[in-house]
Amino acid sequence: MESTYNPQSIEADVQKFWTDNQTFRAQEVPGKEKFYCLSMFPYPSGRLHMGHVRNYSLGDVISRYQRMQGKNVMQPMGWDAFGLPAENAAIKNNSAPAKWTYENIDYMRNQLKSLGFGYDWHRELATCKKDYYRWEQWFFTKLYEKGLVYKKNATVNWDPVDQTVLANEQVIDGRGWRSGAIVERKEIPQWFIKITDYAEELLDDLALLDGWPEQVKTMQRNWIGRSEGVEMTFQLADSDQSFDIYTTRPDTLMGVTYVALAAQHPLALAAAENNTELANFIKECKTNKATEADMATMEKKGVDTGLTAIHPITGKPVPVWAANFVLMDYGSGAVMSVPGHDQRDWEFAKKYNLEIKQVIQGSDSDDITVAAIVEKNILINSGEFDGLDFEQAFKAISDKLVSENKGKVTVNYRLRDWGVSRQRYWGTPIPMLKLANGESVPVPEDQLPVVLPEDVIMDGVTSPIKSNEEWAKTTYNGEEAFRETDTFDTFMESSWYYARYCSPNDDSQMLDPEKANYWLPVDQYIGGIEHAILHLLYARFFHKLLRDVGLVESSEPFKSLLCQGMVLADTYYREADNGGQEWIAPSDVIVERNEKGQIISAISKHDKKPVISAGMSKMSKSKNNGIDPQQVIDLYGADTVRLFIMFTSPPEQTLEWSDSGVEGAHRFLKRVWKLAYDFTESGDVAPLAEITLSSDHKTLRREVHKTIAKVTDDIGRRNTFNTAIAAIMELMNHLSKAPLSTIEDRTVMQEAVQAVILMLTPIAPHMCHQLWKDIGNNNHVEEALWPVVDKAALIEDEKLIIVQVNGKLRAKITVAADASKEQVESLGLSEDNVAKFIADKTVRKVIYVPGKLLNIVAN
RNA sequence: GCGGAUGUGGCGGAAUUGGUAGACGCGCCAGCUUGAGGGGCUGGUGACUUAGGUCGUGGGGGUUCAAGUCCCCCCAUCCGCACCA
Repeated sequence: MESTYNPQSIEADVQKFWTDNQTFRAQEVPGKEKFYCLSMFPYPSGRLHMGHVRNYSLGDVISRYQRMQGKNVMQPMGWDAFGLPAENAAIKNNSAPAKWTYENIDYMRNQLKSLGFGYDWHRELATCKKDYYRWEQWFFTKLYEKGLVYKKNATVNWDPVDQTVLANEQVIDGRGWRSGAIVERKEIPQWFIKITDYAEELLDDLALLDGWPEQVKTMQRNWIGRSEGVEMTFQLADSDQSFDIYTTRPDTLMGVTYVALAAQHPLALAAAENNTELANFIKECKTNKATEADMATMEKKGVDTGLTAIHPITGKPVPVWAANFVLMDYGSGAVMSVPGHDQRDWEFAKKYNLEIKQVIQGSDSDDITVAAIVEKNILINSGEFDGLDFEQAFKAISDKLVSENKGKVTVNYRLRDWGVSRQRYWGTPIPMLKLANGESVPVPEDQLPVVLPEDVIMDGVTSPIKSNEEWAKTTYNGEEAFRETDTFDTFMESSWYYARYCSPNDDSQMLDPEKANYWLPVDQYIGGIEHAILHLLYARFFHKLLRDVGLVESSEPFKSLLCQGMVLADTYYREADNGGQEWIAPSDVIVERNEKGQIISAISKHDKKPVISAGMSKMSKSKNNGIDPQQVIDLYGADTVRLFIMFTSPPEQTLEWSDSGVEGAHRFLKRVWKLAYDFTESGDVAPLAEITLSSDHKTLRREVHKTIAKVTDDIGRRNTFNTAIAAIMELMNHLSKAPLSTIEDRTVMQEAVQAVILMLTPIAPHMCHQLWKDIGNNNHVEEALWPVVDKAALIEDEKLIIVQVNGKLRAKITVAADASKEQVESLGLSEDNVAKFIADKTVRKVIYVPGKLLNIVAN
């Protein structure tokens, strides 16, 4: 074998071996345990970034580990290929989104291959191809037939200059990113899918997801937001009109001192016709951004509509206000306000001098003139309901409303139906037709797919399928009809791709149920925490829809979930002449340290002048701190990059890029190579059973098998790859000091070297493929199984006991593994340093944790 | 604002069930090696110290024989908030 590690040539050869042998092609094998490992597919933005490399390294390590457990592993890869950046790039480059997308896919596919990921490339898919999205269109028409699709008006960000709809990220400080015009809220008709019909199941089935992080389940639970409350009707005074509100605190109903309507509420709009102040307020509200965060943090404002509502129980008049924090899209667009017991209502009431009435008892420190009392407690000032607690009041008040036909008890969800319409070009055309009579119908099955033209020119403002009037024209039953020119939210494509991978080339159906049921659910899903709510909720929803159409049998798509953290890098800048910041790439900076290793200065490589360190932040173009994976691969090889990424942080935490850390990872691989090389050069070995081992040999074997046990647990159960690698490094530190002179030395070393190579195979698969061959194995490492712990090798005859006095470490003693508490105690007490600390004290208690610790309590 | 997380040496992190805080790696320090490519090897490295020890896991309090770990309060940073993916 070669005496030095040369990753570049090894990696190219091994990758060719995998391709030639179709090593990672996955097929259904009845009776063999399957393992479907899925990493979130990338948006083909141009080049892989470190976040991708981290995500896919995790997936590949898990896949290869499971393969070594003897499982039938499927690991596919594809492209989340529709989306806004393609349109922007097309405008910038005077090209078409399709061309840009396909070129990016070709480049990035090669990058993935150069990282050595074991994907089954026969299953590759791209969501922008009609072979894929045709089935999404078909499925949508099925959902329409099932009554799960409807159209309603919904708010969008409207750029009045460009006459176009903007995404939230295209609205910067309330203005359109290109035109600079103040963005307005506009209501337009859009398609919705009734995810709320599945709210209860989506919530309940979280209990089935043992393999999901608790935090993600909690976030989904909160997002779905189940609440039990009362829906009631408020009548307007001197009118036959009314409006509904929903509350989870009916116990505070007697404390209602006003009600608030959304600015867009029909009653508010009607009242504005002869109320200029109100009309102006409604106009002003149109320029508010519609996001929940903006809604919650903006200054609460309102205007009296002049209307009066009748309190449903007391019959007394309450003023009706219009308020900017009530959303028409949420619930009924109206809320009852109890300033005494809701902080937001309290602040609003203070600001506009509205009555604040206390109807719930507070504690001694509570003062209604200082803040709302939000805790649940006994009712006061509530007439017939005085003295009731929350539950009793909930029941009494709701019973009364029900009996008078003014309300009902309901379960409500925060979750809203999924608006899937987008006013953009680069997406799946929504398969609906508009007939001459204004009616909407789904595109008939024999006319699917509705194909998105790819050879287009982007003018930067209007979608090409909207500006080309001919595109929409079609016929329905011989009559003229117009196609929908909106496209789907790209979350639609990413909601079912995991299922399509099971039969990616089937052109007769969306999924092949037999194959889908073999592979699904996904055993391990890996992706960014930023998808914890939306993507994962939509995919779970889609899976239930697929089930209810009869395409899959399971109820949940992803059995286990791993959410990896972001990748950060150092950021440096200089004050630019214009007062802004000029960001300097970390690769152009030299850092100087003092003798404690602390950073004392940072200078530019080019002009040797100081730069300012801004700490670690997420790799991004704007901070100029992205590290191109390709450059690192070219320098050290893919195995080093993979090792560094897996070693340097646990998967869920942020990962801080460090050039010297990468060098350290490379150094470790070189040491493994050298150990294997020294072993192959050292001489003969014998079968382990036929030799007699010294106590040093036994100790070394114990280290080897303890490491196998730890690494197996760390990778297989804990997903803590960093500690698994640390354990292998620790073992390597022992092995590189072990002798190779006798046949016994070499026999023990052979077992150790084999174990190290096998344990590193999922992480550094190229190097391990080569080493496995070089140390004399006849099979390929891809066929090898994970090493097995020899329990006999783990047995220890002595244990180290920590001796504490009053919880403080005073001695360490070694005792026989089967020593009794009394023996350990007397040994511990006889230690000089222990005796010293209890000399003038009385021993009150001795605590013994068998095999670990002795704590002597004395005073 | 709401929801979720994180905080441990100079740095990344380890400590899995309440039981030796700092494994492993980086950096730094010292020594050895004519050392051919982003060198190799050996040792040291939390702070303070009267060299016995004492202190030390974002801050403050508590429970316990024993707390990084459990409980309460506070601070800072990060992620998500429905049209970025």
